[in-house]
Amino acid sequence: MHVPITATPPTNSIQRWPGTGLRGQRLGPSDARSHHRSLVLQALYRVQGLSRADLSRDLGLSPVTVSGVVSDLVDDGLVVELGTRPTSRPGKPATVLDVNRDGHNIIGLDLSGARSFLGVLTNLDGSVLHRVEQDIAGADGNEAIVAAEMLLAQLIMRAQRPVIGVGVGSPGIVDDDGVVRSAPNLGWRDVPLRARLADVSGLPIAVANDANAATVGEFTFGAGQPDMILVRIDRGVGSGVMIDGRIMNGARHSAGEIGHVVSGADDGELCVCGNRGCLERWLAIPRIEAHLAEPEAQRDDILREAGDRLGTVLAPIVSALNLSEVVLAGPAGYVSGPLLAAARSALCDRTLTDTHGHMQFRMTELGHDLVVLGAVVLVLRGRLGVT
Amino acid sequence: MHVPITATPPTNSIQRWPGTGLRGQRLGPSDARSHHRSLVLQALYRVQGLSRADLSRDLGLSPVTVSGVVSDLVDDGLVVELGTRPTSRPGKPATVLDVNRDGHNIIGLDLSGARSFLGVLTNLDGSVLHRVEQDIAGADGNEAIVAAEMLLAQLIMRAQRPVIGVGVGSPGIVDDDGVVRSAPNLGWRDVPLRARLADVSGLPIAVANDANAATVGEFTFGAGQPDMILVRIDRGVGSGVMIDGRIMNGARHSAGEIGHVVSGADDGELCVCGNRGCLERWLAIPRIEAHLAEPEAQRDDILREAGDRLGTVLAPIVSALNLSEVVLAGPAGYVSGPLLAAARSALCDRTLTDTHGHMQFRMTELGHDLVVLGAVVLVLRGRLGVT
DNA sequence: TCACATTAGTTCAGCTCCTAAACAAACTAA
DNA sequence: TTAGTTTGTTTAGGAGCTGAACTAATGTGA
Repeated sequence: MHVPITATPPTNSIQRWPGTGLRGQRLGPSDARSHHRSLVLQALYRVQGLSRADLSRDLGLSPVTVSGVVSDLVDDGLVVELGTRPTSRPGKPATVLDVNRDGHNIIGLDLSGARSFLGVLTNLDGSVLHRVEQDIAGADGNEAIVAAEMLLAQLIMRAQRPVIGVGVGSPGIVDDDGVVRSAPNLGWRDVPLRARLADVSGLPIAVANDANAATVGEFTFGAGQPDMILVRIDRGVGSGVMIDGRIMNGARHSAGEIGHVVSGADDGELCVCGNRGCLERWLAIPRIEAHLAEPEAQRDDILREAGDRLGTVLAPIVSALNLSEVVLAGPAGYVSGPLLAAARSALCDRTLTDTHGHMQFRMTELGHDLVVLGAVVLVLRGRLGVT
Repeated sequence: MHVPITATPPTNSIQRWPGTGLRGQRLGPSDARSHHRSLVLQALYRVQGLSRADLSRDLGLSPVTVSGVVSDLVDDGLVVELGTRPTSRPGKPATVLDVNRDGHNIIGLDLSGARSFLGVLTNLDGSVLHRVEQDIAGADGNEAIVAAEMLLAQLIMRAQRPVIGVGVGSPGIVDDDGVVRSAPNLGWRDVPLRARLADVSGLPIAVANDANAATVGEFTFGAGQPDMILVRIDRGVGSGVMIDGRIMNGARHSAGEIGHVVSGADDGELCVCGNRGCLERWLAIPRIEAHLAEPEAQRDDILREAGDRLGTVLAPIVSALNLSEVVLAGPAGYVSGPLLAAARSALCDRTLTDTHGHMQFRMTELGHDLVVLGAVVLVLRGRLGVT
């Protein structure tokens, strides 16, 4: 099941510096090779109809290097030749290459659902071949872990091709070792999710926070730009911050946690966190629904108020990082109308034109599959270096 | 004057992808070498009294690689042997190495002063050997460029050792090519500062925004942590955002520009940018002084109000990026007392304990030399890979 | 005192991967 | 048919890494 794929980004052993926090990262000849593998795969993945000569020109690699790398990739079953390209110009016709999109499978899991876990089996393209939704009503703690393991087992059985890895979007705070440090909704503390899933499957596992997974998903399969923030509005409010194509994790793995930032000066409702006026008190879907259920509730006013609070919180972030895009994800019925418009408006009112002039502010188009597709992208990134 | 130093971080030719924004970055054997040079220099720079064997163990490089790299560095005059280390254990005593701190000079320029440019000549340690302050009262446009060129010329003449590079902290927006896109205070638009200074000096030039230079300065010569924001409070308000030791530049080179984020809900004073309630209207030193000059002004209230506004703007940024440190730089008389306390307090009130619990919030200890020392660090980073 | 263990650092053979240049293959156009 | 163009491979040479053997310098203990 587990094929040897060495095209990981150049990450060798990482040593800690005694006392200081310095890291040393060795770089050998084989790191160059795997880096070049990633470049080639990335290029073939994003642009159709490239030949070895195209790759050589566009990547700046020598023809012989490209030939060698492509040869390795073909041997590994990751790249296929599609035949010669018809041409009107003189010269030998080029052999068109492509990622062998159906030659391997990827599994993605979304553990962020309130009532169920979602899992998909895809090809390298992210095309969904099979989908499983597993009810987890009320399950938490170890039950929830077992549910995830069973979901994974079901998907592995459906795989017709070698599975190159499993990506997981989990709620809560996830560290670099794939340990879920804290996920209150599932009753998880320090759950070694990567290790557990690796043990039962023998496959490479990549775990990330659900909002971060959604962000890489939007970047790769949506229209996402490399400097963006994606805000998930759901039971809670979370976000993923991407800068120059890289997800920010933060000093303590809590980057993106903006749900409990206090928005505005008026005190507002008391939040479970103990503060008053947290963003979630206006923006989380259960809160919006509660407000809308009040007698004489003005739907648009409530949604606008929520959007305004969001825009107010986003303004400093977008300014400080000079982001080029804000993407919202959540139930379109609530999020995409007055809420989004008010958020955009508040953000623009509170920042320089220079900051928001070239900025996009939009909904995701990936819908419910955003996180699970993001989980698939985690595998593409980690195993193939493709983003 | 210009010595060949090849220990730049692995950055070869960078190709653009046609259409898409993908980059390809070739990696050759010599990139590995220069990467290892940087690792070794970095280690020797930060930790005193290391031997080749220590480097090999701590960096995970083989002894022969370390010996080769060190040999190159000694040949280049960047590293010296200090003699054998007295030891009580058996075995051949180790030869202690050190960066040849007095063997080369670095020049740093700070062009952010309201009335003068500041320049320093330092050794590799950042110890200031010579300092020049040049009055620029009223100069702008080309005059200001010429003033910077003359300042540089004076410092070059004072150098007793080869100058490995010149770092510049400039106000305004600086792009990756060292072009100052826009610096209103100096009347600059699209000034190719790196090219101009390189032409007159023949030296490698590194240009960065002043707040960004200050941030790397704080990181290397202050107690700065790798995930921090540094806020400069001066004529205006600017900041530098560092994540995992890297400065964020933003999609359009404007990261850190938080001076014109609107803080709070009450409209506040009209700002030059056209909005009401910009952070600068409370926090910039001229505004603070104007408020303090009002009859019956309550000094502490005014400073607290300013700090409160700052904390309000910082809260979303610190949460979204999970930063571990906020550093303020500016006139201590105004910034270090109630203002800082109020900012810290507002930030903590508006974020989760999880976010601010492990966070530092403090003044810089580098005083007026912060930017100019940061400019020196730009050279250490760019030329030696030392951070 | 002298063999022995220990630690530091170098030399040497072999490997991977890169580059540059020559070469082979396949096509168009005159 | 021949020249020119473009694609892709082969070959020779070089840089840099690794592992093993080796030299060097010191303390330990019989």
